[in-house]
Amino acid sequence: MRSTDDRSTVARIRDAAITEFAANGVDGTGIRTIASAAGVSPGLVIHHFGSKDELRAACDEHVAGIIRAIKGSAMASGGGFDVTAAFRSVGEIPAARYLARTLVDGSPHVAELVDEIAADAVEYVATGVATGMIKPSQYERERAAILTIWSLGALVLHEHMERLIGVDITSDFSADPKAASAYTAPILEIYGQGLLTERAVQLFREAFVDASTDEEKESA
Amino acid sequence: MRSTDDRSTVARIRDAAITEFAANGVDGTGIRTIASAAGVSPGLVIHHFGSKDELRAACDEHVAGIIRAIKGSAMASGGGFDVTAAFRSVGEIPAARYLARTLVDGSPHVAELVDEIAADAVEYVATGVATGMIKPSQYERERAAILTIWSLGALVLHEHMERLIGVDITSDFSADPKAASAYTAPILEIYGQGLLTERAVQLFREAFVDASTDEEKESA
DNA sequence: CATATGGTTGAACGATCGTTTAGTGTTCTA
DNA sequence: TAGAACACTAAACGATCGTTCAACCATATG
Repeated sequence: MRSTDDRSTVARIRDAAITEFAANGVDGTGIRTIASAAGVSPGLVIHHFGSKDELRAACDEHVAGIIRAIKGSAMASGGGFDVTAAFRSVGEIPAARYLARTLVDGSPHVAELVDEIAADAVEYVATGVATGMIKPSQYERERAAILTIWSLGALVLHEHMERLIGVDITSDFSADPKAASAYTAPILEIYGQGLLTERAVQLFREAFVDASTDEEKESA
Repeated sequence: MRSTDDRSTVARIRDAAITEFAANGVDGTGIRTIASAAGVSPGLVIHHFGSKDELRAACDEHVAGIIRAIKGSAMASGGGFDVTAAFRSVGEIPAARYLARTLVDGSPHVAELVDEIAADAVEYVATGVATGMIKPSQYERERAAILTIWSLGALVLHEHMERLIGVDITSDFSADPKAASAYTAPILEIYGQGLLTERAVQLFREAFVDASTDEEKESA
């Protein structure tokens, strides 16, 4: 029937669902839309997956599997805690866009996945500290979590980011590496030299940190 | 009729819509849900706002108005480019949660608002550089945009952030300031001392920035 | 050849959605 | 005080949603 598509029908439906869910959200996408995108009837979608919820769960698990497969190699490739870099390096753009959408809807699968990514970030940062690439922190776990959130947050807000600086981090950077530096260069600058002057740090520390935690004054 | 609610019916419907949209998303919230939350009939919602789209637009403009009203005072209060701090300082939690949800759905109003916030961040950072609080950058506009995205991204992913480090940035920090430092302290650390060592910066710069932009080698 | 099995379809069902309509009070106004 | 204007409700409409069902066709098995 279908000419140049060696994927199984189930896989074709699942991939179509991932793309449509990513583009219009889970609630904004009907079974009929997914079915026609996959070139099948709406009934067949239910027949293979049972229900829309189970289809969504299957999508969750599939992109989770992709991410887990990527994560290991991403560590080596230098991407580090930047999940988006991992996506681009493997070319799994639909999975990235799907994750960007579903991160806000709050499915248990995605929460679990975020926890894994954050745990990996802790590990990655720790080896970075050990090899002298990353400065040590008083709050290793929290810092890794925040770096993870920043990375994922940029992924979620990729449309705004593209509008602001012209870089879509869900696209392949190798297509236009010069434009991509508008994203990577300032981040490298912040992570390198920091953002605040010493005077500002002292002022902020007095205002926020010391005001709430007293016992950490001496340990600094 | 309604005992202790001096708000007008229109305002009550609008506020109920903001809360419900924030909790379950625009697509996930029906007119009937909003109506019963506001204590009115579904027909009245349409009668006052014309359609669900126009109701959503009214919610957009209302929270946009709140944010614009906050922004000025936020600059002075030290929050700076961290929009979430501005929300907390004024106690507009529903507006914060609404923004967190709608940032991903991509309405024109929200995009416009993000552009304004980013423009304000450029301005704020510029005065910070002028007063010696913030280090200057080669990429002022892009850096301000990224700081804005990080801040908004953390807002969008506040549920994950809470699960990871136990701080809900859409809640009032003054309720538990000690817990809040799990969020503010590591950020202050990153913004103060940076994240990467000089060796790592050089390695990354060679790999990413210089590989794409050649003419900026000498200007550094 | 007969028959079972599984992929697949098209039509339909009930629920829910946004919206419309007719109608009921209530309030302001001439 | 008559009447227009307004806030508001209950009911229903058409569309769309997720889902079900009966039937079809292919292939494999006896």
